[in-house]
Amino acid sequence: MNEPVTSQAKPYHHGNLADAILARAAQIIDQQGIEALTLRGIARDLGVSHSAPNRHFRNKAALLSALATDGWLKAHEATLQEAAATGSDNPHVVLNAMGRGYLRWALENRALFKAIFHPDVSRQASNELIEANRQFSATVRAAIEATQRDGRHPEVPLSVLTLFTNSVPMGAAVLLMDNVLGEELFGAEGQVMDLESLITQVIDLVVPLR
Amino acid sequence: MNEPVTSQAKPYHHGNLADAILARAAQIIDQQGIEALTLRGIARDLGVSHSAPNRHFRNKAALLSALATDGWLKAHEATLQEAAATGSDNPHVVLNAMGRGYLRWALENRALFKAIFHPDVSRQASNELIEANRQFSATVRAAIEATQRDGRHPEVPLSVLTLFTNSVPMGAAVLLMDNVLGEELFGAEGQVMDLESLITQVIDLVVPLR
DNA sequence: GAGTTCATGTAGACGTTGTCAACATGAAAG
DNA sequence: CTTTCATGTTGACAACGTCTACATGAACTC
Repeated sequence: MNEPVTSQAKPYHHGNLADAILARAAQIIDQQGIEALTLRGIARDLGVSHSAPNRHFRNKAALLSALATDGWLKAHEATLQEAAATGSDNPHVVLNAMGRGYLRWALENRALFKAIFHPDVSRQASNELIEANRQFSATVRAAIEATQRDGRHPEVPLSVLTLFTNSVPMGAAVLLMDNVLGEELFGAEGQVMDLESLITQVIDLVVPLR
Repeated sequence: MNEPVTSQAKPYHHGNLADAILARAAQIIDQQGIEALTLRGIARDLGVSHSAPNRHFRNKAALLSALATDGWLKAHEATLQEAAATGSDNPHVVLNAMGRGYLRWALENRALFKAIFHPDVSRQASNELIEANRQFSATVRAAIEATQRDGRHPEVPLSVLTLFTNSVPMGAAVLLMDNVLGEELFGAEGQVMDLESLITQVIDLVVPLR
């Protein structure tokens, strides 16, 4: 319209709108909370029309689902990487590292973590999401199984041990993220505890190294 | 209007609309998920005008906040009651029972539990909500402290032990509720495990009785 | 008992959102 | 060069949360 032709008019096509939407969505969740996430808001922020996002995501739940799928993949990566970094094949050392990797990842990637456990997501999960979740769970389960063969709670059914082992990093992430425990947690001893130290110690309680 | 005068016309005032709204809200969360909760929908279901709920709750977040507050109170009750039922003053027995009471309560009161951890709630918490949460946390913390004095992980900072102990029932509730672990959990041994037994065993791992 | 008060409910409006259908654009394929 | 088709736009619609002005009637006052 009244744009100077000489200046670079923004192109009709965005280039990589889908990824830009995902990135902006994660940013909004981090900064303003997941409840502040709107498709139209994202579109505004990216300078596209209000219904452009619909070309890339069937609906809002599909966007969250894509974030969650990405989240499971990244969590899987972070978990495996931390395990590999130990250079050990001791099942207890490996699983311990995985727990740390997962918990640290969750605290450093709040948006994706929140997407994973958002009610809209679990209700109608896409096949990709289910598959990503399944792969993560399978990896963790195998590692848990190995610790049990290595002498960890041999008397307990594997399903119970799995639930227990998953609950700690997952629950700790939620409790820390939402600050549910409040002052009950930090400053209890009169001083703020180092986060990395907190992670290490809480994981050591689930998967002791000896 | 065209209502027969003889039949009992519904009264202008509802009687106890606030409680009815809370009850219907919990029902909707249980049956259709928290994302299906709308103020107008509740009003329709209760046969009142679309903005009647606003007389009782400043906004939608306030309704969720009221549910969450109720949730903390009920969770506190359930926890204390299970502890009292043991008739024991052994700190380990007491805390173990509290964990069971909390986890069972969460699984039996999904709506309130989900309200507690809903993002809209934690973001702008009312004073009552914070107080209810604080009281629950204080009770649990005291019980945890007692177990530590009784010899449970004496080398670990209390804040770490608190995080660990809270994480398990809380995380287990989320994982079981959303079925995140999928078939990884149930049917692993080729048979579905009794839920009550699962609860007992997973809590025994956090707070062993000896 | 008549009049007043005020919590409670209603009616209507407004801006925002998610989603759909019809149309526009331009990069890539032929 | 023409056609195709993924990608983006425009306009519309219903539903939602929330606000304001108004209606009702239970409870209190005199």
